[in-house]
Amino acid sequence: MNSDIRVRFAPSPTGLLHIGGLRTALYNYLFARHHGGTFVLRIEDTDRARYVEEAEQDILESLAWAGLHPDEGPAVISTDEKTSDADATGGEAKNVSRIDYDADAAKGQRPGDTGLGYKGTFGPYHQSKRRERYAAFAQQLIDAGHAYYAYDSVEEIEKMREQLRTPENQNPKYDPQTRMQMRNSLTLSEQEIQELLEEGAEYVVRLKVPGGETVQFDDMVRGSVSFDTDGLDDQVLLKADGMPTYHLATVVDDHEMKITHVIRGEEWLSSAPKHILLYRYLGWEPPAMAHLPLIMSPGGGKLSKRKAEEEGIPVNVRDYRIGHYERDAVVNFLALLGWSPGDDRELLALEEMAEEFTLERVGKSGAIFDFKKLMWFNEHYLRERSDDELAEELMALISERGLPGYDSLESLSEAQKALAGDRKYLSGMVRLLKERVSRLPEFLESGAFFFEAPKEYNEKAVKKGWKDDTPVRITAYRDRISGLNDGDFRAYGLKQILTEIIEAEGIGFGKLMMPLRVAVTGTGSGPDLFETMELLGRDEVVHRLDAAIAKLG
RNA sequence: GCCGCGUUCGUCUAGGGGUCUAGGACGCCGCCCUUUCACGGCGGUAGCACGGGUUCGAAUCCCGUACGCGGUACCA
Repeated sequence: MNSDIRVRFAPSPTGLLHIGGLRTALYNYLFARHHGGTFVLRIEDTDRARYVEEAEQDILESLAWAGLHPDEGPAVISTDEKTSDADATGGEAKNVSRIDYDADAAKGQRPGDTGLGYKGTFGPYHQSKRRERYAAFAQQLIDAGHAYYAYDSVEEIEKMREQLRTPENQNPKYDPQTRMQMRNSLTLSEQEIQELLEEGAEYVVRLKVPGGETVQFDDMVRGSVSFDTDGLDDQVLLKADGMPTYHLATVVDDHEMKITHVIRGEEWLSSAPKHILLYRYLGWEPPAMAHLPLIMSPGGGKLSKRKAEEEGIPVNVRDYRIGHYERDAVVNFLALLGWSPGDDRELLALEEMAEEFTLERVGKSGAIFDFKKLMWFNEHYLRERSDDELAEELMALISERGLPGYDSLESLSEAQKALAGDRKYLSGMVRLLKERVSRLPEFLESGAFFFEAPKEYNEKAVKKGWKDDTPVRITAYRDRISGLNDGDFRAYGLKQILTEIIEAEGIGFGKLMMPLRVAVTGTGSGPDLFETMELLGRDEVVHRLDAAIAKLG
């Protein structure tokens, strides 16, 4: 299946990729895949002041992590093993033949480019590299009388706003009503303009919005939407620094890149009519538009960095990467935040989602980010993975960060290093802990006792289970198991021995079980104790029992 | 303030005039399983914002109100 459908994800490199941005990217990706179209990545770096050096790299890495590989756009710089096999859509092969290196990018002129290539033939995919185009179209608009030069300083504009501000009009606009009082090419004489130019005065180019018109368009999510042009302002098209604003740049690029469907967040709905006007004045056919509902914070309002942090919700995709969240879980969860396949299915692979995805099934109202549900997805996908695979990832995690309480691999003891490098041991640990952790790093926290004898014992568990006669019984158990051969130190046998002791003593199972658990793991809860002891091994278990008796008396 | 968009269980949603005494999932509660904690299984709790219409019949269509959200920059 193939089609001319082209969509784009066009983030601004003003910060780390936001989780909401990832959802927008995801919906674009799914739409493209569903229709056999093309998914374009474009970097909207027209704001010099807010440019963040590391942002673009983060965007590329985050998309790669999520498995949303653009068909066109700046090339991904580094992909680790996990992300390189992440593309299950088969889009990769198609792209290779299309790689078309952008000359400018190869020179590495801008920070953030680092000499990267681009793939795709509609580049460059950085707006900062397309300045001449915007200027040319701005000029075209001026020539046609749909735009004009404005020389007002920000102070002058602010002054106008203050003077005109009333309770009914709290935010006066630069618009058909006010523009004739301002300093622009509509109000100044030829000579005055000439003088300003000679002085080298700064200017912007503004869109001349018509008065008394209604701009109507059909949004693929919302249906018919209409705005009165009287509510629009004379949007700045070209800024004083020569850079275009979002509005001009996005319209020009979407047209030049042959974007057929603009799928973006609802925060853009209000500016859509300006874009429609621009398409009209430029003589272009506007693309279909779809404005997605916003992702909301549990406390209300758009999920912002601040709000999210207050709620304990990671907001940057990088946080999810670093936190070793399951990417399938994050993607699945995000997909369902505003979209549903129409039936009761909740667990969907990327390919399934692509198959089912349509904009008709996207909801209209904002969706609150439910972190608990995300964790449910995370647990699900975590448990779907094999013990060996998870063990492998844990091994990498440990060599990268050490263990909880230790800040690096170097700070670990030789014994710990040996365990951390033992695939079989790690895999066994994963098997025992898999059902009780939510995220990969938690294996190391919940399973701390697999790397180290307990330094302290959980107070509540001790109080509850460690009685005066406990040491005697633990000792009895210890003596029985210490005599076992390595090959006999197995869960089944260990349980047998315990059963024999409690029967001989005429006590309940838990009477010995609880203190034993405390002695071995330091806690009152956890995975099957006998399996745990088997994995730890005879010497270690005996050692721990001795230590517990010594410490707890 | 103005403009725009929205409103089904606490949350994500199914539902597009009768099949809805509104279905699923997360959460929460209970029971079962069980050496603990979990996993799992079973069951339960809980919702069509409100008011008018239209219609034989409305969660579904229309209008209004309320509430929420977005926009209102030489930011995207």
